[in-house]
Amino acid sequence: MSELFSYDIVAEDPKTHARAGVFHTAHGDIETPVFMPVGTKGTVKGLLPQVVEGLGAQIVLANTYHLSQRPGSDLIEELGGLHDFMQWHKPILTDSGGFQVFSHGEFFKLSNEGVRFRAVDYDGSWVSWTPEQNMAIAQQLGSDICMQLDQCPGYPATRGFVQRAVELSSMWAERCWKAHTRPDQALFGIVQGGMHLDLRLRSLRHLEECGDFPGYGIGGYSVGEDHETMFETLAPLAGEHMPRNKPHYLMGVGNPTTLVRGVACGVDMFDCVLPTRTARTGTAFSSEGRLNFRNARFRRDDGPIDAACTCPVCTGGFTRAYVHHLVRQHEMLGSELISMHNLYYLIDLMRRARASIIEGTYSDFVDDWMASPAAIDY
RNA sequence: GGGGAUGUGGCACAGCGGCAACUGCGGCGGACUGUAAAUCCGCUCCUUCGGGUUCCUUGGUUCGAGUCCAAGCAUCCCCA
Repeated sequence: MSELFSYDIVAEDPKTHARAGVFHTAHGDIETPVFMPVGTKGTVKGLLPQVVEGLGAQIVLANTYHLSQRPGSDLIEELGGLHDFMQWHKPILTDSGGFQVFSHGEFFKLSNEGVRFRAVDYDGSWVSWTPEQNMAIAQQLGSDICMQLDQCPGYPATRGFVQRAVELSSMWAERCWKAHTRPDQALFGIVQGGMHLDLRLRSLRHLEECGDFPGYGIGGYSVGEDHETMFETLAPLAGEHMPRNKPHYLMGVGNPTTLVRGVACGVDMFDCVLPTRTARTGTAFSSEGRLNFRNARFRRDDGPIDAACTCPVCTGGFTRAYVHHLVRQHEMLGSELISMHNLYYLIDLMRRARASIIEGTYSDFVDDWMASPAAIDY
């Protein structure tokens, strides 16, 4: 029942592909569907770990690439691993850094061995990675879930380019699978294939052939395509073709409406920088849609960020006028309060989705959501 | 009373003969999706979009003046 890295399906919605489950890791169980806050450099920006936990976060992300640059995986290993280093004792998922490499445009070179790229966000020096080296770093960090090294094509991209990315990612998946030995860490494969269902299925097939991955990432979405384009292939992929007994992790997504719809497609895990990044620039999710707290209309607004929200900020007496003031004055607390609110918003959304799936009423949940003002902006 | 300095768009500060006028702040709005992001991008004199009216004021020099000259007004500093 609670074997490490097993995924137990608790309930399935009768009318959609939504599932509620539990994924077991060395640092505790993860109840799905779940939203995972992003803490790239070993911190969810601006928030203490206990605050993140208090918001209901079950797992956070960190990034292999960034942490290998600074402060270095050797150092983190020496200091007892990433959990101790960042004082987060629940599960951690590390992304490989493949996304970073390929989102840096012209600053990378592929070879049979691996990838060579410039650490443009640090000192600009060239870094070489093989899938084996990438796994070695992830294992030093000691995350509970690590992602294979993959190639994430952008959008638009030619079919040929996407196909080559699938082939390379498949090859790397196999090498990652063979190189990965840490027993208390789960390695997830990543399905690529852009907006082509046949390539997606081919990618999935390759992964299933090369190893028994305990979970699957779905990469290469939310890279510039519109939402409907994504759902055209995501829905059949996650809903019908991906193995039922493994978690389906839609990487880098996203906004509240996409989460609600993604769950209906059979997605179990999400991560996104959107709640924390937009928070730092003054934008809050709300039941009224997105709110930009730099706007003058909040100057005298003595209500909470979202009257329908039960987060510590909205129930803590902090007014829109105060948040507006903090944001305008570039006070750190403004970023922090909205980050808390936004993270809670998505975490709680998934918690409510889960309850609804267990009740067997998720299709109503989706309908209600889509009819609400909260769905408008996305 | 004597000497020196300065007056530019909401504020601060550029500009040294071709200017609707640099830059910063402020103001208004937008973006943000496996974080190169407490960041980035617009707009910010009036306009019937042709143009119009500007750089303390008034004269003057010049094809042309925010920029040069004169006077006035105002402000600041130093010495009495």
